[in-house]
Amino acid sequence: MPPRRTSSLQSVTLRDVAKSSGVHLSTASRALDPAKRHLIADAVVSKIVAVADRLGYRRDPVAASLRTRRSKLVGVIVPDIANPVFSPIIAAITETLSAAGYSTIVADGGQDRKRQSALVGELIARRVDGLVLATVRRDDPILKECLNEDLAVVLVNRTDDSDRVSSVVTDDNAGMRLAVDHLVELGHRQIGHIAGPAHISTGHLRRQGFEEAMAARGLKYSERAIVEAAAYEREAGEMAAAELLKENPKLTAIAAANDLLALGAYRAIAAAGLSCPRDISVVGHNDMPLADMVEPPLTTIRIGPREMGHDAARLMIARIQEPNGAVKRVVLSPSLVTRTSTAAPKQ
Amino acid sequence: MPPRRTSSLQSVTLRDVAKSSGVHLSTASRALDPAKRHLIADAVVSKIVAVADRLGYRRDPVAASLRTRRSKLVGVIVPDIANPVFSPIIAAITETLSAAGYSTIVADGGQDRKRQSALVGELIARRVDGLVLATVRRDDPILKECLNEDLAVVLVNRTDDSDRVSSVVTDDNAGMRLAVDHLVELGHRQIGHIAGPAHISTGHLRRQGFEEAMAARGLKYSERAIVEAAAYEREAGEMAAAELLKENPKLTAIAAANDLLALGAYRAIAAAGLSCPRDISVVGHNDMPLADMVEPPLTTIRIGPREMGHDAARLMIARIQEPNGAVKRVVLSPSLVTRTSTAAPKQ
DNA sequence: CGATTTCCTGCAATCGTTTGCATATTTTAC
DNA sequence: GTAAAATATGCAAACGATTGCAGGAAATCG
Repeated sequence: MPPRRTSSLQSVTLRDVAKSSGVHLSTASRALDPAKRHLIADAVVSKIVAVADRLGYRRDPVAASLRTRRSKLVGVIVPDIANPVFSPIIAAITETLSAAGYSTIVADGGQDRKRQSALVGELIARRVDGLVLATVRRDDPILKECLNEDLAVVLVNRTDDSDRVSSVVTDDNAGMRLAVDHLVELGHRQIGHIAGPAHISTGHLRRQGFEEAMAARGLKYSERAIVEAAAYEREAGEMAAAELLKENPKLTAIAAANDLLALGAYRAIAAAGLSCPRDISVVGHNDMPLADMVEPPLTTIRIGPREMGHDAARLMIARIQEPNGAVKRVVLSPSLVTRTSTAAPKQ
Repeated sequence: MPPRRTSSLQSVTLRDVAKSSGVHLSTASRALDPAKRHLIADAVVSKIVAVADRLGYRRDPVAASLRTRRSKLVGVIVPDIANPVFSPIIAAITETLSAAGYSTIVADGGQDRKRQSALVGELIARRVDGLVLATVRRDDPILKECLNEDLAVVLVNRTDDSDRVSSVVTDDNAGMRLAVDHLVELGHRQIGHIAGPAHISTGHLRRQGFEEAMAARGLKYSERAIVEAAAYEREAGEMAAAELLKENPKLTAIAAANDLLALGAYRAIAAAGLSCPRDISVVGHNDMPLADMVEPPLTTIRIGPREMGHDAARLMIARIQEPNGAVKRVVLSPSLVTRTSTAAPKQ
């Protein structure tokens, strides 16, 4: 087995394999492609395979990609890599995808639309086979861009209003109802809601869930019992909660659209000289990492991020393999996890 | 301006640009490459550029990559994407890299060496221009693999024992001294250490820092005052702390090699019927996201993850551009952030 | 004004695969 | 035993860029 080159142990190409096996390039190519292998006689296949791994051949994905226009690469765009909520989702996506032979390239989309758009363009240029978006707004121009280029798209965690594309989300509406029901059962009647941004599906649906749950319980609430936070951030939550407390003196509980918002509420409550859960109960949403370690440990709604990621990856693979299949929307059931940020109202 | 194809708005290639500008392919290529542009007459350049963006030309990175053997792609391997400590580092790396025209592909290396090795192989096959590793052990075979393939490597947060490759870390030793000094100044004398895994540089150096700081203060400590956690995880921290408390009844403070370990210690302390900081002070390390929101808010050592990421990216870019430049090791200064998990020992 | 040098631009090979088509070769059918 | 069908392989053209080399035009020089 003569080493191919005196230089470093770089690139043994298909040509080398073919030459060493005494067959044509194209035959080697086919023998090495599981999907084409049946075209070649078994004996020849096994010889080529043997030679290939004796030589340590590895297919060059770049060259292959140039020819086939697909890359075995999928892009994942999140609004904020540093946000712990997305970590397990990303992890699960890459896991499942990599098991199927895909590499993922995750990018931080940020808030800026132009940057997002540029990002998408760049990923498309790199021939990603698909894009999973965790950033999407309810009516998102980026999404149209993607669809114009007709590449596989799946939405995760957040969805858009049209039904043009596959997605996996939790039942946000139901999740919030769970939260409100929990509070009501503890005895709360004066409940406030820190809503997420209305242009994001989670914000919209959770608010809706809040309203429905209150109505179903026959509870009245004023307009001022709902304050929309500017963003899913702690500071925004703090501001919203402060306003809630000021405008609704009799409030005994707050249902927040998100854990970070809930943590912001903790601050506002302390700043108002109150205490959670003694004066105000708080329930969050998402059960993000460390939600159990804050003080008080946060009662929240678990959305199963890993399952979400796995499903998203599966949907993506399906879509890549069958670009014109039906769009699928999987919605997972959320569950309540009770910790100590909620308690019966005092009295 | 005739649209090139009746089909979708896909790929206008260099050929199209050349044809439309009435020049040769190669001329167009040069005109569009900032580094070669000077070879072409200014008038021609501007015509070509004009045509290029009238047609909406975008260079195909795949084709370019095939020819040039470089990809404008860099890989980032972390031990655990879901670990919040790495989030800001990753975010900072991608930011800086993307500003320089590089895309990043983030992969979760996990614990398994074979999987890591396969991952590296795959990234190399994809022609990444460089790899930043946050996973590395003090003596890591993966690293050798990378160096054999001679691609640019930079280590972040953790480093290896040899000086073969550029890295950016914090002064882990100094960080731990900061922590111990803080405890000593509060009046603690009986201090325990939850060490990180010894095969990781941070674990090793922080332990060393602990020992040096204690010695410098003239404090004695028994062997049993240091217990090594099996991994940087909460459960491991809990077990280690439990042992520490059992073996050292007079302990009044614990310096943990990492925030997650510190949080584990919280549990062990509560389980022992003690309270932090009243009975036992705890100081963590890293100041990871939400360290301020746990109870009690964690006194810890800030390592400047964003700066670390930025520097790593810069080092990477430098290395790619000058593969044989000197290896650089930047070490950042940690700082103490005081919260309420530390207090003077009760008498 | 002829000889050099400098400046531009074109030619064509190359990067490593994949794949439609054509050409053996073998098998099956009649 | 021959025609038809099936099977196995080779041929060569892509995919879309980059770049060493060479040659023509223009500029510089003596």
